[in-house]
Amino acid sequence: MKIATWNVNSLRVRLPHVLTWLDAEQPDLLALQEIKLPDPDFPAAEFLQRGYQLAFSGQKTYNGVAIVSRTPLTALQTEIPAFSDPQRRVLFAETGGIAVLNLYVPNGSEVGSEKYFYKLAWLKHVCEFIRTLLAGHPRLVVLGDFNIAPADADVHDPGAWVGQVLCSAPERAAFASLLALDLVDCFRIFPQPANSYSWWDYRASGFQRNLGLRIDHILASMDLAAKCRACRIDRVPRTWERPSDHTPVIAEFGD
DNA sequence: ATGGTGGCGCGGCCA
Repeated sequence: MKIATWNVNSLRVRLPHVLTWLDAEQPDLLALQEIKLPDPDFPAAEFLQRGYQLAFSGQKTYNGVAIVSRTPLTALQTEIPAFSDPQRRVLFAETGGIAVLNLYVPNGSEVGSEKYFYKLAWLKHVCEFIRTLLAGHPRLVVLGDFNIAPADADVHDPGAWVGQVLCSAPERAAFASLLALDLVDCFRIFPQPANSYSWWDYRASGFQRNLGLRIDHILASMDLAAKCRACRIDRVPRTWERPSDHTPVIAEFGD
């Protein structure tokens, strides 16, 4: 089973990229973030034509998440229990014998800002949600744009990023508390090229200079992590014309 | 270089 995550920064703009990439990579499941369109505008036909099924929780202008899957998507949830949030950042589904939680973690803007504290509160509630999900779903994947670089190895210039949003100690502690639920960062199961990143700022030629961060992740429960056969970042879509600032992360699971 | 680019939508917010 081949599973991927991609923050597309507007599905309307990126639809040709997403379809080209699906046709080339043929994943069983793709989790999308920042689709930035309301549910009635979701471009469903192009996915259905390709034999994919859909679930989405959209929002006009900002946020919005979706799951594209070869197998039927059931038991959908779009809310974090006991955490009221109008922002569409969460999509849970069961499919193909596993459970999937697609997350678009708040960016946090700037350490100490209102958005930063919203991010930390959001992560705390999501952590409790995942704890509950794991109790009922031993085969769980949590994936998406976490907006956290877990370690200095995930940062092009750790010195410049010390204490900055996406890298601050409270954010990294929140990420560690997710792993402490017994989730595994699939990317780090395997040896990886140095300077592997999933996001590059549009500004200052960030991609051309590989000034990136690894902030998009695929976390697997212990049962699933034991079946993980590969995990990689696909930089190719970031080289295409008018790209998203993120590129896909892919994990493959065996029997 | 307190800049820079991109999406949304048409001024300013968000990333």
